[in-house]
Amino acid sequence: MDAPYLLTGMVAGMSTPATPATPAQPRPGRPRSAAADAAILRATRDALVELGWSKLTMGDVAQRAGVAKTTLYRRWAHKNELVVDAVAVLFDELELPDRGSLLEDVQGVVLQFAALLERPETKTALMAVVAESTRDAVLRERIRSAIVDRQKRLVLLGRERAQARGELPYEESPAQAARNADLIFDVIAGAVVHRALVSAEPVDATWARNFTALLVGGLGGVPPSSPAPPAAPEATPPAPEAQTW
Amino acid sequence: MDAPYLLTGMVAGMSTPATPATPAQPRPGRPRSAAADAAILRATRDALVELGWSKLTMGDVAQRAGVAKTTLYRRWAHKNELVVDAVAVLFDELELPDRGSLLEDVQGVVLQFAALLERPETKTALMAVVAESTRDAVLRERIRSAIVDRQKRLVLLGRERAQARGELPYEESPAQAARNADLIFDVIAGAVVHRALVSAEPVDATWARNFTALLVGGLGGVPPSSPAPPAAPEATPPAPEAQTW
DNA sequence: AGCTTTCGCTACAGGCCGTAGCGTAACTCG
DNA sequence: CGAGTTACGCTACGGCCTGTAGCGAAAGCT
Repeated sequence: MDAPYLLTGMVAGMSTPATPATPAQPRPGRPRSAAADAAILRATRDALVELGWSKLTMGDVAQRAGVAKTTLYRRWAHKNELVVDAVAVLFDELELPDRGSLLEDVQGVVLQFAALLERPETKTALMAVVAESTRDAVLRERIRSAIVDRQKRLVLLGRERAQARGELPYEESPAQAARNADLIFDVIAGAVVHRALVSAEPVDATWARNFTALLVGGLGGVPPSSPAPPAAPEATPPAPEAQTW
Repeated sequence: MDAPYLLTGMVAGMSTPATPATPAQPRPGRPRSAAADAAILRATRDALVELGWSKLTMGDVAQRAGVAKTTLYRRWAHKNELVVDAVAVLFDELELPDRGSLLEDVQGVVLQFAALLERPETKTALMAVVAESTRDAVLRERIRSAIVDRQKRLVLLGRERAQARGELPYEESPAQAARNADLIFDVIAGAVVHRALVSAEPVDATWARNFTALLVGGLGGVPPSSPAPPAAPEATPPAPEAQTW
């Protein structure tokens, strides 16, 4: 008699306890403590920083949050779901300021995403929950809605801007547009994740510039830019040669 | 008095027990059973298929391999190192047949890598060990030498071929070449991994075609190819329009 | 033979998971 | 205000997994 509500509570507004999706239809009984939610999620992030994914335990999180272990289990059935929600809010920080050109917008989003991946919480948690999700459809959907979609909106926004600027052609059909956006998203996010976590090398401004040049210009048009002067926070040169776009 | 040898045995030829790096310098005492090595690695893969990463236990693997648990711990100190070695051999299957053009070579490697990622062993194990490696430098190096380098050689080979064909320019310096290869590797592998595991959508021939077109032609030159007739195993059209390369 | 190392087996301490049961606290409705 | 309902903290527990220790036996070497 507990499961259905448990599910509702988790899927709906758990990721942002302050603003639940349903404006709290008054149910009988003592309401759940929103303060406990916040404390638990914060404690989870702290534990991730200190211990990493594999050594994080539910009992430890409960203790950090000043909450009974049973309270924790009333909200999250498993460690991986808890971690997804704890990390998801960090992805709200992602923004896409209009820097004037497609090239610079892509660079901006790459560096922002890289900065997010540099944080120890996300670094240790993201791949771990993705690995779990390969065997757990519910978790997979949770990741999609809580994390992936928050990133993807940046791609959609960037494409719209570029199309408005005339840098990219408009797609013929909405399905076509969705397919393209998905592809670009996988390429950008995948490259950054792979560089940062698998190759385990820094995603710095130089790499972001090279990657962006490759993405926009393609394999043939990539100008092997010189190592780039480290001191030069000016806007990057607006693309060396003439491109098709 | 056990650790140094343990380390040597693990780092050196553990991934390919049949052909150890050092041709078995005869040490006193009973030699380690190569059959046990093979049985353990095979049992690990089987357990990954059936249980996945998180539910795989050392005791279970030992039982499947018909080996005492202590024997297992004599070779591998931790579960993640065992899994890296067990999965690494699968990456030896990767090849790069010369299909005549850069475009088709890239498509080939994408589909091959995707097929590897579709296997339940790799799907559940790869991201898990990468996640662990963010907090374990030894494991990170093990992944690099056992898995990443085996993939990267395909990129190096593909670039050489394309340069010989005149499809790609030669780099000015070896450092430049290495940087470019690393970048391309992260883009290809990252995109495939992200599509398959994070977006959790199929990496089929259509996606491979679209991705390759994007990689080679760049964002501006991507021709939004029609959904592609499912029945048509012929060679893909040799690039729709003229490109800079 | 003697030496050395591995192997299989059993046993064990320690830790974590996830649940049950209890009394208490908080909130709603009549 | 009292009854009903739900959340909370606490304790305790069974079960599983980890990683190690100690033994006798096996398998190589000189």
